[in-house]
Amino acid sequence: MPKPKNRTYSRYTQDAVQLIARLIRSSRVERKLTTQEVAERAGISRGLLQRIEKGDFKCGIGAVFEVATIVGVRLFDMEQTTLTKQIKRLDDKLTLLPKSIRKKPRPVNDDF
Amino acid sequence: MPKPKNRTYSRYTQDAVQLIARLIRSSRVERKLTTQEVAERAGISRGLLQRIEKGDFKCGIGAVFEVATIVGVRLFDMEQTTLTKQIKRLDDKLTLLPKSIRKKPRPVNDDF
DNA sequence: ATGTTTTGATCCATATAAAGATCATATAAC
DNA sequence: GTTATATGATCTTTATATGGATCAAAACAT
Repeated sequence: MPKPKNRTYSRYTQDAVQLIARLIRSSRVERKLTTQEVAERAGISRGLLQRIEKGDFKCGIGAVFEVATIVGVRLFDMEQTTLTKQIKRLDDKLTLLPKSIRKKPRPVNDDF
Repeated sequence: MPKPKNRTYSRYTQDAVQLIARLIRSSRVERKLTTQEVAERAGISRGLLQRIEKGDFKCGIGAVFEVATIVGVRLFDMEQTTLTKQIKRLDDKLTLLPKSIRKKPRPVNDDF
């Protein structure tokens, strides 16, 4: 990782991550679950849960979503079935779309 | 990190992550953006973008959301203002809720 | 007020996420 | 068909995310 990569995030990304963090925490507290308890159920450390509830950008998306699921926060409020269908639908759509993008714009031949 | 932590994810988490991945890829292709292009704009490597579009659970949530934003995928379809308000609302809610959870159930005194 | 538990903040050790380079293949444009 | 470029896969290196332990302060219950 040669370059320390000083990342920046758009305002929208920042807010979205923050919102998830708050949703998780308030949901956890409402359901009276301790950090310890949720961390165990999610299979992560208490420390990581703290970072997630603080809105740390570097936490793995899988861990964040798993915690969200455990405390009852749904990013997509659909039935499991619908969720699966959506995935399938996008897969089909993708088979139609081009497999790669071409950037070289054909030099417009407009002399005729 | 003593234990290699063989993580498991709930079905919902798996599907949610997969859905985001597909949404990102199809949106990118529809908008005719190359992986190179999007990676650069997001400030990440092409390799990471590939993992994101494949639905890798370990990718940082910040990176995933940033890419989503760039290709036009909104996890929360709200105005920026509303987004901020929601965060504020949850903050207020949290100040009311208890600061910590008590698990020790008072030993029910039902002998009377 | 006292006692107990949760939380938040550190610190350390290590597994690993991510960058960067490279190569082969697929695919689009001509 | 040919050519050029985008993609996918792999490898190496390095920064860092995470787990685990510990401690002090906060907050709840009695």
